[in-house]
Amino acid sequence: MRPNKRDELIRKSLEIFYRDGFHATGMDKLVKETGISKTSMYKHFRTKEDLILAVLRLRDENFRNWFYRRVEELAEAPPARLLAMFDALDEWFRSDGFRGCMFIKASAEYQDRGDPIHVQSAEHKRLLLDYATRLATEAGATEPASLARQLMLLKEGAIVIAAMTGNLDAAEDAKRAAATLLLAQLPA
Amino acid sequence: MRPNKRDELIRKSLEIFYRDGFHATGMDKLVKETGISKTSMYKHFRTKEDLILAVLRLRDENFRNWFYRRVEELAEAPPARLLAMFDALDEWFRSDGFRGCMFIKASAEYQDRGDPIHVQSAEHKRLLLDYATRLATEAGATEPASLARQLMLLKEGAIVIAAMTGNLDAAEDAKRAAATLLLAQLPA
DNA sequence: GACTAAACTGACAGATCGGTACAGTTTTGC
DNA sequence: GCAAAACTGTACCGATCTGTCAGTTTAGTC
Repeated sequence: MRPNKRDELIRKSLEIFYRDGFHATGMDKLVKETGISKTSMYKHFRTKEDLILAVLRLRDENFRNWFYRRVEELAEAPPARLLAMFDALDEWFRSDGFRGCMFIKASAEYQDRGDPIHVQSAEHKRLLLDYATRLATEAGATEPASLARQLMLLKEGAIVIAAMTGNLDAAEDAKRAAATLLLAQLPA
Repeated sequence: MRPNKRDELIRKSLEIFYRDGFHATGMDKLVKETGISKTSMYKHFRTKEDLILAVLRLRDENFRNWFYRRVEELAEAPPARLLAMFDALDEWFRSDGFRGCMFIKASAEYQDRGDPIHVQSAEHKRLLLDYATRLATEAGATEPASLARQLMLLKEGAIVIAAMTGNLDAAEDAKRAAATLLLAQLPA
């Protein structure tokens, strides 16, 4: 089983699911738009759900890799990196094809907290919270976990507002709020 | 055309759409669960979309009425009311059947910003931002619009995190962050 | 009790849903 | 050059999708 076609299917499906949603994307549409036959799809994935889970795994990997790298390029010291998260967010909002957070959308369509798709989406958020907590610890926050959770609230809020209202300056607002929080919760 | 049945249809449909999602709820399920015939439904609403729009109108009315009332019960002075928003949020998260924000979910399923469902969902967020801006102005904030936007980011973030991860303490985190912002951005 | 209008039932379109079966073609490794 | 693996297109399954239609029951009013 050569991984080429399989990876290509996941990559292309990601774009389509991200653009059109999960329930709104049928397997026949995937056949048409990816050019991959339905037989092949069902040889690689037993169900549509399995395909979606693979898509979410790729998305998680791509997004976190990009985000971590970008944050570390934009700033050196941990406190500055906490702020740089919102600069990276800003770049994402203004990039072509921005359509909000795929995991928020996935968990909105598969609401049951026992649903594998929901579980995996929540896991993505947990990993990003862990990252922020690590940064907050390195930055010397008195309560790093609490600070990280607060910053993540700003991040999620900015994503939702940017996607819903089209206000791409949401990251800027979030950054200003984050700066205020850092000023109050980091030792001078 | 007695409005009873129509209102009953909207009310019951709201619960089902909120619980199961929009695409995942077919008209046949609505027939089964509401006990109202399909013919009657299509006499009141030309399409499923029209029904969804009516549901969202009711949800907007109910939610904003409840939220405003609760905030005003919980605190008297405008600065305290800005904080009380997060106490109301906390009550909502812990209430039975909490399933996140219906408008975030609606805009996640109907992503095109031209889609009437998306437009109406965004309008709900705009109205709540207006309310927060009014409170921030009354509280004497130097930049009421900016402060209100920041507080709304915390609110949306808390809703998303509570719904996705089941962490119901999200409102508490948001309140702590909000308190920090108020301390910095309101005149002593 | 007759008349009217609303709300009902149930069957039925036509399309699409996720998923399968089958027969034939291309690609791959050796 | 040959066999195995991976692919393709097409036709199909039963279920479900939104929406329609003819015919019947229900309810209120004179």
